[in-house]
Amino acid sequence: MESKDLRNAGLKVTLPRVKILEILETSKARHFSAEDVYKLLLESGEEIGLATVYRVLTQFEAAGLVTRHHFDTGHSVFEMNLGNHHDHIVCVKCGRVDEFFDETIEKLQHDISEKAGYKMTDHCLYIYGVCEECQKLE
Amino acid sequence: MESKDLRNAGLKVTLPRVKILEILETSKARHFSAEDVYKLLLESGEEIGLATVYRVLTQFEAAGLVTRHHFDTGHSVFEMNLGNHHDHIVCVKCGRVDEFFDETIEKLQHDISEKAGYKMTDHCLYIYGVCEECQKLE
DNA sequence: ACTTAAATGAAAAAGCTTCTCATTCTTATT
DNA sequence: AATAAGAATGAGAAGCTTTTTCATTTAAGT
Repeated sequence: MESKDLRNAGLKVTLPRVKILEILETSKARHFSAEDVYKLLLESGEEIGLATVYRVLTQFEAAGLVTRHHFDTGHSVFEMNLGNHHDHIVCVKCGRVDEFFDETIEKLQHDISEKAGYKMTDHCLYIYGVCEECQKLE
Repeated sequence: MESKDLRNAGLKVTLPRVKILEILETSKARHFSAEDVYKLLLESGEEIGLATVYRVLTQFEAAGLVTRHHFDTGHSVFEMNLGNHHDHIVCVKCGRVDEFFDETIEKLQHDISEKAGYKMTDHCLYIYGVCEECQKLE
């Protein structure tokens, strides 16, 4: 029922938007560059322009459907909002992204906030490194 | 004694590198885009090409003299490394920034990287919240 | 000073992303 | 269903930041 999501977001139900939402929801990957989405669309037989992909992803971000990440890879990466919090570990060589969740770190952040007099609302943690594959290539 | 720093980094002591290091060390600001550095150089009467600024900043990063941040502004921001690693806690109301360092979080990040097969090179942690002052105003 | 390898500047090129504008499509209304 | 009005799209141009190229200049050791 993607069209519902689109309507709720105040967006007209157009083929590009439906298809892009479909890609984001059904692909195994979780993180997509605009280029990734564009290529997946081509693979599935949809001739949707790259400019439209950028436009739609930006609209989805504004509508809260996706989150845009600024990893150290030089380009934006988009991720569907599924509600389950997690942090990211990013390969600085190939751009691969893995997710992790650490209870202790989460708790420590609250402790730190409290000690600093802050009421914590959010956080953002990226670990950067070289992934297994890229280490082999060195 | 900037020339010492450059030599230690394995870099020839050239006028552009000395001047750029000077800018980074003596300006009040803490974060600089390449363009910022370029303009400050012009203001101080140095005609140094933008390409050189980029090259030098990249070399400084490789040498560990500066850190490159990727904010959501669309361009890189550079910051002098003052040796003391710390993370940031940012007030979402007034923009106040405090620094903190937590040994346990640092260690956990290494553990997580290892478990994920990554060789960790860096990390980036921001906590967002409402600071003491701003809580009073609510 | 001299030599050699490295650094620089200017301009071109390279990525990623946004903008322009003519055409097409969605949606609300007959 | 047909229509009208406005929004969305596609293709290419343009915009920005950053990197590369290459001829020229400069630093550092002999």
